[in-house]
Amino acid sequence: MHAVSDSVGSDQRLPIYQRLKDALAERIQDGAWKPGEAIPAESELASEFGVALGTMRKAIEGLVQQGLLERRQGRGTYVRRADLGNTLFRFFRLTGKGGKALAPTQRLVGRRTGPAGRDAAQALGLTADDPVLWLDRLRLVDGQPLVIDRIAVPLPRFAPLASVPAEKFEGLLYPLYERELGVTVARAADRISFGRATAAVARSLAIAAGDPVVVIDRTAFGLDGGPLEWRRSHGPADRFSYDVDIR
Amino acid sequence: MHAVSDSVGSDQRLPIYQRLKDALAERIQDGAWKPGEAIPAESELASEFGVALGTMRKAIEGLVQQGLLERRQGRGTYVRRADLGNTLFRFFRLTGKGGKALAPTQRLVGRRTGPAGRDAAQALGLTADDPVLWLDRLRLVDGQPLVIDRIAVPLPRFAPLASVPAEKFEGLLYPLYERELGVTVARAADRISFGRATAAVARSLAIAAGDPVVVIDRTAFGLDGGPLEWRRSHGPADRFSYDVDIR
DNA sequence: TAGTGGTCTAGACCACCGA
DNA sequence: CGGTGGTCTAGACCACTAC
Repeated sequence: MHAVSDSVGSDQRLPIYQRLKDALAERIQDGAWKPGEAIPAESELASEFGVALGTMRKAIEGLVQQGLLERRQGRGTYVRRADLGNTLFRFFRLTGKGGKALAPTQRLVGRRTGPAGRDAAQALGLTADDPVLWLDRLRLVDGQPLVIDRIAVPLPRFAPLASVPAEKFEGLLYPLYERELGVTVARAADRISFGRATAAVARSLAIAAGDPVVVIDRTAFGLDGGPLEWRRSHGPADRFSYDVDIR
Repeated sequence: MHAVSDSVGSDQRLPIYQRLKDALAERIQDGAWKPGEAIPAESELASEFGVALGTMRKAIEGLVQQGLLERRQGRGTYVRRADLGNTLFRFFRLTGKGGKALAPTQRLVGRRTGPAGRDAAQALGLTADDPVLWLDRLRLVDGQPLVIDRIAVPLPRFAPLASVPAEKFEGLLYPLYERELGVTVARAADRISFGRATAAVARSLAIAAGDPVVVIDRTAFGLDGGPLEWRRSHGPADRFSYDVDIR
């Protein structure tokens, strides 16, 4: 049993449940509790930290709210497996003719190392000269190109990806990061704007240069809140659609 | 004192705090508690409903989470004044040259009654022939047209707006609904897509017909969850920018 | 100083789940 | 059946706000 007051890094003036949240979150970030796994029972944690059950519940409740944990009635509390879903379904109209099933696929069409450049550097907290691994990925629906991604990941850390066989990129990318590097994406920030297709983008998407395209800039963050990946995605503007619910 | 079990419309099998939430929400919808006003103290409500303080707190907590209430430490709990903000700032880049202050204004440029038509009817739960009040509103920034809104509100209910002087539309619309009709907008759902400017839209926005535009369809809902207003907004695509945070 | 919401405790019983 | 989270109670003290 180690009382909460033992926690070193925490400000003693903070409420106990806040310090508990920090302590629990730390165990997830450290990998002591892995995504998909169950954490100890509330009662066990409460006595371990020397607090009342209700206080521990409030701490866990907060982490559930933040999306780090997931409760399952009668079974336990689990570390949430980040599932940021598929950008395709999030941002594009994917209604097949007559409600046919759609088959989204993705293919690695380019991979090289180089300097980060201004945008990626700013998002990743690097300087423009720092080396990153650039991935070009094409996403298709029903065999038609729909989105072209240009992805930057910082190089010391993501170096193993440079030698991963291209076929392994045919699934989703974030699970790949987790399998190959043990890196977990917890959050992402997207910025949607609008532009015209450059020659290169037009070639990838099989449209004409200058055609309207939607531009989605995304920065993905890890469990510790630090940036992991930056990407700029282009897709045909006329197939774009996004729903927002306000308050 | 009236016990929770007295509540008629609620399913007795539901947890007490859920039924409390319903009961409190009803008071807001009925106008017994008005936006901006403080509700009775937690302790008072707890004894009124014959439940423990913690249970009442959990109910209130839920309504705060849903955005219906707002707690202010040491002062009280207040009915939240819906502030859906300004679409201009939500969806458009509004950076003045050299960080100059921007002056968004809005002007009513059209008002007539007519049939709802397919889109508005579907959003408002009407049939296409039902009469609605159509409002055309132009929003400008620094004197430049930025967004043109075409707004539909159901006619029996919003009839008084037909005779409100045009100058009164120079402020925000939702507060106007509240002042003139006692109607509160609690929530809105937006759908963003891209298209090309029609001749009419192009004329309003001082751009060329066929130029790329962003199309924002919005349905606004009242405190009871029913649809109140439907609008379709157009703005120049190249000035559009929207940020999304995922998980 | 009085009243509000914010935190915390220590218990109780219930509903759900898997073995 | 035993263990888990879900609900509920009845207190206590603290921190903030207004007067």
